This record gives sequence, C-alpha cells and structure tokens, in this order.
Amino acid sequence: MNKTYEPKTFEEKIYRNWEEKKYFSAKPNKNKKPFTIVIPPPNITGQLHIGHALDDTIQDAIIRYKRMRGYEALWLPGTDHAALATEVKIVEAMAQEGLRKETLGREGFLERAYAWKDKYGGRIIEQFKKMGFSCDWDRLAFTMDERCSRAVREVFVNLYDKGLVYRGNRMINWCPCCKTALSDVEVEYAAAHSHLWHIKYRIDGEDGYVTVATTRPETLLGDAAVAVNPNDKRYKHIVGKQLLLPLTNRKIPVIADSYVESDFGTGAVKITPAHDPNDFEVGKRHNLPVICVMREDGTMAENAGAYAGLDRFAARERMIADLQAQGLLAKTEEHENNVGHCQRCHTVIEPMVSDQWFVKMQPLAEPAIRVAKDKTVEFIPERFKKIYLHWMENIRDWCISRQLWWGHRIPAFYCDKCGKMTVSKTDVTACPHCGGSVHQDEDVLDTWFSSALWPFATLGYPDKTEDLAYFYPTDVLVTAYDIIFFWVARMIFSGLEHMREIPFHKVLIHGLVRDAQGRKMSKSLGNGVDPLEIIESHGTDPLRMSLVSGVAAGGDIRFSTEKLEGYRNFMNKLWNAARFVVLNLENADVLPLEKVKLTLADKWMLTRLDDAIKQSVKYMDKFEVGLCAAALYDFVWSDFCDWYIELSKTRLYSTDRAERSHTVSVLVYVLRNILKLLHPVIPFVTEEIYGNLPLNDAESIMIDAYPLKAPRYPAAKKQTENLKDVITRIRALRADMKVPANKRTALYLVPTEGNEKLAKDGAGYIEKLAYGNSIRYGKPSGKCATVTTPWMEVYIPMEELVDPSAELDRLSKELVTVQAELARAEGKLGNPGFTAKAPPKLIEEEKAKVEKYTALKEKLTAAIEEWKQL
RNA sequence: GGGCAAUUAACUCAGCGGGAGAGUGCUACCUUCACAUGGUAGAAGUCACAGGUUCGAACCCUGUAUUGCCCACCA
Repeated sequence: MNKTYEPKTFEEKIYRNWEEKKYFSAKPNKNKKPFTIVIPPPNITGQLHIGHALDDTIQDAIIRYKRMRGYEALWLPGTDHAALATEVKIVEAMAQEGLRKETLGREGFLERAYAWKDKYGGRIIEQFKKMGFSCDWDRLAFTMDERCSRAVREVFVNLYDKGLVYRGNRMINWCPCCKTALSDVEVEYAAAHSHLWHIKYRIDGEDGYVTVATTRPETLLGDAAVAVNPNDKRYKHIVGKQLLLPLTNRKIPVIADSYVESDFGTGAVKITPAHDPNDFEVGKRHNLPVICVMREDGTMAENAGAYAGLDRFAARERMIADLQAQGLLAKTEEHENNVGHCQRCHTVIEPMVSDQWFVKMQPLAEPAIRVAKDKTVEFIPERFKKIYLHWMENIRDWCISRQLWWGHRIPAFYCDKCGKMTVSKTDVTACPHCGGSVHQDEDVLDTWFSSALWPFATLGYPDKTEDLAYFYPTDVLVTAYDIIFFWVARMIFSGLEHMREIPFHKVLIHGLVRDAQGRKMSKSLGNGVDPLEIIESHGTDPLRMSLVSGVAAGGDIRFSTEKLEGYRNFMNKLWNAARFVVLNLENADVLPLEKVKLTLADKWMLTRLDDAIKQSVKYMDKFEVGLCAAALYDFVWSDFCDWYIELSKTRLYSTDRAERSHTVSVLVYVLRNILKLLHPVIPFVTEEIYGNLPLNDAESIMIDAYPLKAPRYPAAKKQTENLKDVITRIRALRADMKVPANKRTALYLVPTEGNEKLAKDGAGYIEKLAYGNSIRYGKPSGKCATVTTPWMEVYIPMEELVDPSAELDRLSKELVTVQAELARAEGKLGNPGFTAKAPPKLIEEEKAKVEKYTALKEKLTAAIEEWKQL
C-alpha cells in the first residue's frame, strides 16, 4: 500500500469493476425484499453541480446500505428534458451562431435539441459515475423517451376524459422573454422599490375627478373601469358615473366592488382585466371587456396608440411624463411591492389572459392531502409536511401548456374543416367527426407534467409490468426543500390518481449547499464550487463525506475547503490504519475471530465496535446518513486509531508468532467491519482497502453483508476504560511537569484493593502508552510525583522528572477539584427533593461518587502531607 | 400580513429533562518503527434574553430580540 491516501490510483478502476460485475443491477426477486429509490432526474441542460453531489450522495449511501442489508436495492437513474430550461439554453447557444429558433423551424430546432440531449445528457451521467453512484444504469430513463412519452399521453388523455384536464381562456403568468405561459410555482417574487402613482381620472360631464393609485400606469390604456368599495362614503355619489380615461378620453364606468379596500391608496382602483389577476376576476363579476394593450414580447400593442411598439417599461416612463404634462399626475409615492420574475430568465412576469391547458387540482389534491395527514407518506423532517399541506390546501389549477417546441407535444388535434378537437393517446390523422384534415396543438407540456409520473413511468406504466408490481411504491424520495411543490407534491397526487397508490413511503428532505459564509452558491457571486474539480484535487470520498457528515436531516450545509481537507485527512488516517494492519500481516497467520485468544484491549475494542454498529444501524435506518458518518469518524479516529492500534502494539511486537497472529486477527476483523460501516458513505477507499484484507466473505465490499453485531465483553470494556483513565492521567501529569514527550520514566503501580489483577494485566499498556521504560510495583522511597485514581496509584520518582517543584502545586489543584466534585454529589444527596423524587439508579450513582471522591480526597491529602515533610 | 426554522467554545455544528460535546482554529511539547494529511496535553461557553413548570432545564411552556427561509391578489 502507498504511504498516503491517493484516490486517483484506484477510484476509476474500482468503479469500472463494479459496473462490469453488474453489482448495481436490480431485478424482481421473490427471495428478497425490494428497496427502491428513483433519482431526481438531473436536467440535461447542465453538468454535475454541488447540489446533485449532495442529493445523490445521500441516496447512494442509503441504497448501498440497503443493498448490504440484503434488500434487492434498485436505484433508478435518468435525466429530465427540462422543457423550458433546456430550450432557453439552446436558444442562447444558437444566438452565439447568429441563429434564431424561427429560422430553423420546429423540425430543425428539435433536431438540434436532440443533439444537445445526446451530448449533455450523456455527460452528466459520466459525471455521476465519478461520484461513485450505484445506479442501475441499464435502466437509464429519460423523461422524453418512448416509455415516458407513452405514460404522458396515457395520463393526459385519462385526465382529459375525466374532465381533470381542460382548455380555457384564463389569466396566466406570461414571460415576455421566454414567450410562454408559466405555472404559479415558476414565478419567483422579489421585493422591489417602486412607486405608487396617483392619477386623476376626470368625471365625464362634470368638473371633478377621481384619483386612482397604481403601480402599473402602463396598463392604463387597458382599463375597463374604476372600482371603489361599496361602503366608501367618499365615492358613493359617483358609482355608476362615467370617467374619462386619461391620455385617450375613452369612457369607463365607476363600479363598486368589495375587493377594493378603502384605506389603501386613494380607495379607488383602476380595473384592468387583461393585465391583473384580481382585475380579471372583478371584470368577470361586472362583465367588463378585457382589453389587452400588450404584445407577447412585452411591448405595447397597436391599441396603445402613441405608445405602440414601446417596451412596457419605456411606455411607463413616457406615460408618467405625459400625465404630468397634462396635469393629471396628482402625486408620486415611494412604494415597496413584490414583483414576479421568471424562474428561468428572471424577466418580470406579465399577467396575461390567454388560451391555455390546465389541470383541475381540487379533486387531485384531496387524496394527496389525506396521505400526508395520515402519514401514509411521511415527511422527514416532519415540519416540511406543513409546508406541503399548506400549499395543497390552497392549490389552484395548474397551467400545463407551454409555448415551446422542446417537450411533450400536447396530444390534442384540431380539425381544419369542422374545427372540433380530438384528444387521443395515438396520433390522429383525420378528424373522427368529419374526416377532415387535422393539425396538432402547437404547445408542449410543462416539464413537471412528465416528472410527476417519474416513479411509475420509469417502471413500465401504463403496462402492468413485473417491475411495477415489485418495486412500486418506491421507498424513499430524497430531495432538497426547494422542489417540494414542483415535484414532490405532483408525484404524490399523480401516483394516487394513476396508480391508485402513493409513489413513495417517505420523503427525505435536505437543505441547500452554501458557501463558507452561508451564502447560496450562485454564478453571479462566483462562489460556486465544482464537484469535478474537487474530485480531481481531493478525491470523491472526501467530497462525499464533507457534504454529508454531521448534517442532520433538513438542514442546509456549509461547504468549505477546510472541511474538505479535514475529511481528506480522515481518509488518510483510515488509509494508514489499514496500512498498519496490512504491513503486520507478514509473519502472522490470520485466524477467524472464534479462534482468537482475546486480551483485555481486544475485548474492549470488540465491544466498542458493537456499540458503533448498533449506532450506525440506528442512524441509517432513520436515513440519518450525516449523523452516522460523524459518529463513525469519531469511532475510527479515537477508538480504533488512537487507542486500539496503540494498545495492540504491545502484543503485536512480540516475538511469538502466535501472539502476533491473534492480535492481527482482531485488527483485521475490526478493520473489515469498520470498512463495511463506512462503505455506504465512502465507497471507493473502503473497497480499495477491503481488497487488501484476508478472509473476506465476498469479492467486493459492496455486496458483502452490513455488520449487525460484534461480541460484547462489558466487564473488559469497563476495565479498559479504567486503564485508559490511568494512562490519560499519567500523560497529563507529565505535561504539567513539563516532561518532554520523548522522555520515558519508571512507573510504580500500587493498585487499590481488588485491582491487583487489573494492574498486572494493564501493566504493558500503561508502560507503552504512558511513556514508561519500566513498570514496578509498590511505592518507591524518595520524592515522587503521584497519580491518584480509584483503581491504582502511580508514582514517578522525582529524579526522573524535569520540574519537581510543580508537584505540590499540581496535587493541591487536584485536591480542589476532587473536593468540588464531592461537594456537588453530597449537595445533591442532601436535597430532600432529589432523594425523594429522583430515580433510584441516579441516587445510587451519586452515592458511589461520594464514596469514590472521599477515598481520593484522603489519598490526596495524605500525599500532600507526605510531600511537605520530605 | 401569516407560517417555519435557527440562536451552544473564535468558526462550523451535534446534543433536546439528570454533571456542557465534536471538528477546525489556537497554545505547549514531540519527526516514537501506520499516519506531521500525525501524536500527547491544554486554554477556551452565565447553551440569545426574560419569566414559568420541575427535586433538577441548553433541553419542556410563555413571551421578547436578532437572523434566515417559505407562503400571501392590498392596487
């Protein structure tokens, strides 16, 4: 083995081997229980980023754990066509070549899109492999492949037939830059500094006017009325009268509607049904015309007269100036409001009335609410359930049509002759009503419409496949909290509607990866980290562990170079511990554990191993990968490396081959189990080391069994803990006395009653780990430094030490500590409330402490007296 | 405007009714035959604040403050 951990020398080789051996593949198997995860399919737009690295490391750890626990573990991979996101990218790339969508036409564009998919869809898969992910690649799916497309059609038509998909002319969110409709969740709101412009609307045939406050003067030409609250006394007299719309003098009525709040602005609101969702509703109630004054690219339309052709924001400024010039601008107030932006291009969204396709949500939401409430689907952590429920309970119909080319084309066909529409699972060539020629709807579906079907479409739906029967519902869905609405919620109601079953039992939610200062990683800040660069510089396992370790479910994680280096160091530590074991395989015979003659230290180690196993299983069963990793980090570094390896050296350096063999056997056993426990999180280094060990049960660690227990020796564990305490105290004394770390001294042991055997059995350990050059028994004459413990006293002759004058000081300090402890325990026992109500076990513990500290106090006092007299 | 979370050592975070923990950083000593990507020992916290429940509170309850996130049609 190399002297240091060098991941580059083995990661690729190992992954190739796993793939060749088909370890990742899963098939229905009656003799095993299934465990299924479907991957959140990455968009084909980009490459592996730190968010994927986190999300999929958690999944890989879970799936590897379950595989080792004997489940038929399927991790189903795939990619998402990401309709809008991808189209935006392709259009951008084309612009570089001076090309536009329209020049290529739909066919030409789609050709390019598929080429893009082949190029980038493949790239991200290769990058996932570098991460070590154990997906069943033979099942690689794509949201627009044949299987998913069939599922989409099936679902769309079924919903349509039930009246749950419909086409309607309604207010939607329009992105003037992407030139498509968006769903509500694709709009991101941001606070903006704006103004509240107070504009005077003259009353027709009278002298007066009504002042209207608005944040959107550019829509003024689309006004259909001015509304006031029916109870507003200020305006009662003008309700029903006509106003002259500024800049055009078109006549509009004053109407009364309770939607208006009297105490905001002027209490009079301009109603623009074509450009505001609320106004649209008001307009419907009052039968107002919908006057659209904007084109789909956000410029003003022909009916905007002098402003036609101007961009909406330019028009706003021009109109404000014109109103001011005409004396119709009463006031301009500073105003803060929320403005919606396109999730993809961040352009300000324009509410528009348009013909679009919708999913009727109410009937679908009901069962989806129920399964969350009764925990058929369980959110981890539970608080995310509230967020989900709140959304589901206030759900609005989902706009699913997009004015794009890249995506699932809506399977609706319109007759050119009779005009009737046919919605069909298969392509329609002639109108079923009149036989006339037909043309298909130009629009495609929201990308999330197909993602919503992911857990069952990928397993064969609508066919009743063996896969579906075996692997569905899936077990756990792992994702960040930012796509609960986009995806998680939609999978739940889709699964319930189309499969009549939930898509997964549990939803494990994690946070986002942030930089060292806690900021979201973003291109504009330039604080993003590229997982590929990290793999290159530090290796995959350190990346995986630093993303996951120590993070409890639901929390954001901070990523920093320091953290990364910390875990790289851990790999090195593990590597060298293994190297130590492997180097000692020479001149020893490795035996199965049953044949080993165990020492005190061996028994302690095995018991600690059992503790670690139990804890790991507990955490992994709860999907707490991060806490599991952190606990193992501690266990490996402190218990195994710092203590056990050092303790084992006492016997390992014996000249007796049998002794060495026994020790090496325990080392190998413990190390192998450690590797297995760690493998789900850090698969590469554990596999590489595993390959160097004798007596393995499997040809690869990833198909070996996860440990469930190790032998326990509670008495030996306790005794070793006592020895560790003695050793630590001797070391502390040496440090206090300024003994150089490399100076060894004689150590005299005087065991307390009943601890004679411990002193004898532990002598070797104490000598080795407490820097002794010899162990003797009994108290030596002359001045000594003393370590007092409940199990033994240890004397070091003063002449062996550098700074004898410090000893009295040290003893006195220790006495103070012991007295404080004693007072504490006695205080507790002196409290009648405590002795009356505390559990008996606790009282016993406190009593034992009193006894222990009293004895120590006496010994220390005696030692101090003696010291003074010498 | 509503909701959720966080507030613990200089920093990043565990702990969530019975004596304040880890990693990093810091200090001192040590190149000891797995590892200096290391070892040993240390210093370092009125567990945000104020009340309450309890024999006992970082932990439970009630408020307050600060920060962050989500949701919401006040033009």
